[in-house]
Amino acid sequence: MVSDNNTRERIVEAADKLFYEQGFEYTSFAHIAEAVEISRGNFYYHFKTKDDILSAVIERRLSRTKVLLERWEREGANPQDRIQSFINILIMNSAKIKTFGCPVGTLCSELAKVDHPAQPEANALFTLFRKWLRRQFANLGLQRDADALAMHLLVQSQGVATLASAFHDEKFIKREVKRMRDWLTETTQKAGT
Amino acid sequence: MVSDNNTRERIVEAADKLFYEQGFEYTSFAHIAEAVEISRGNFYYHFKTKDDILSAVIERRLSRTKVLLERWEREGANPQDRIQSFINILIMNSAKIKTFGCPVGTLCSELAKVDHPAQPEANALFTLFRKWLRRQFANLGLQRDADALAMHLLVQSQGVATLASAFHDEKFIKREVKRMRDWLTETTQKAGT
DNA sequence: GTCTATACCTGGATAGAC
DNA sequence: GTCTATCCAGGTATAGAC
Repeated sequence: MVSDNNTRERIVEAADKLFYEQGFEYTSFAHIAEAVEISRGNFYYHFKTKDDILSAVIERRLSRTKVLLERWEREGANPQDRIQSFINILIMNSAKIKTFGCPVGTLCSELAKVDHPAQPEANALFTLFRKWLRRQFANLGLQRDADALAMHLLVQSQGVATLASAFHDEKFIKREVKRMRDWLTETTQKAGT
Repeated sequence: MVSDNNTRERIVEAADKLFYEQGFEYTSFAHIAEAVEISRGNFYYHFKTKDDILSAVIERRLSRTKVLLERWEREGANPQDRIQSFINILIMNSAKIKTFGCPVGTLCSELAKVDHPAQPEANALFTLFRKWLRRQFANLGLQRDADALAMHLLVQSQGVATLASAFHDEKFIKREVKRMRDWLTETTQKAGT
């Protein structure tokens, strides 16, 4: 059949979803094979090891994140607006977050525990958001604290995701997001002087 | 031999450590057996299944946490002081946190993903802190927001732990803890009026 | 490129000697 | 109580037919 590496993409897509929803360790080839509806053997034509799939999954997430950040950059009227877009993902994805947590945070946590070689690749996901947020805060006139502010927002979103998934509580996300928005408005006003 | 269920305790202790440092899924009986220096077979005299060990580990953590909270209650001069004790664990345990994350948060995350039956038991750890913090805020005269403030502190600590372990950055913990302390002072002052 | 068959290992768990 | 021996399911990975 004319494969045009479509299967490869389908494998990565399914693995992405399963690694998020079940964790990397827990997810087996059998799980992925079933989702893609291919045999376990076929797998190894596309990937040599499970770690190779992980790398491909992270690659995929990185490139998709870049696209997302570029969209926010284009569509936001100003830095404050753009930072709002970031905060909003907690609401947009609240259903999945309350069940599985944050895809970035939970992956990095899992990899940190087993000291997995793919840690730097996964952390690059955080760095993507960090740098993007930092630039937004800098454009707001807050150059000096830009990085600390960016990290602070990441802290909030990670904490919210962790607790929301522990308690399986979506309303809690809403409440904490409101607090984050207030914090942003406050921070922006200080910058306006 | 006069076993006086010492071995059982040693198993739970070793499992506690390994579940924290490697994750529950990843940790095998072989790992624990090696740490305790007993044979794999002996295990099943003390525990029927791996999930039973998990339950015992959570029990252990719950009772130790209670002791800790009681100590903070006794030793703190006032509610603000006691809440400070909570914030301080991030500093006290920063070395472990930067490597393995928060023992409570990472366990709950892992169990949430696989929808493990022990989730409620593990979440009770969060609830222990939540209720204790809530009482402190209430005693500060902030009855109305006490729960939200307690959750907000949990959010901070979870976020800090997640990012610290992703970036393996201890200094970052120090910076965010300072921010938390400032927040607490600010919040306390508002209550003082 | 995809399949089936299979090798090999490690996981959790059991039986029974001591 | 602790051990050794062993079972069986499931994991990753390979070989080779189609």
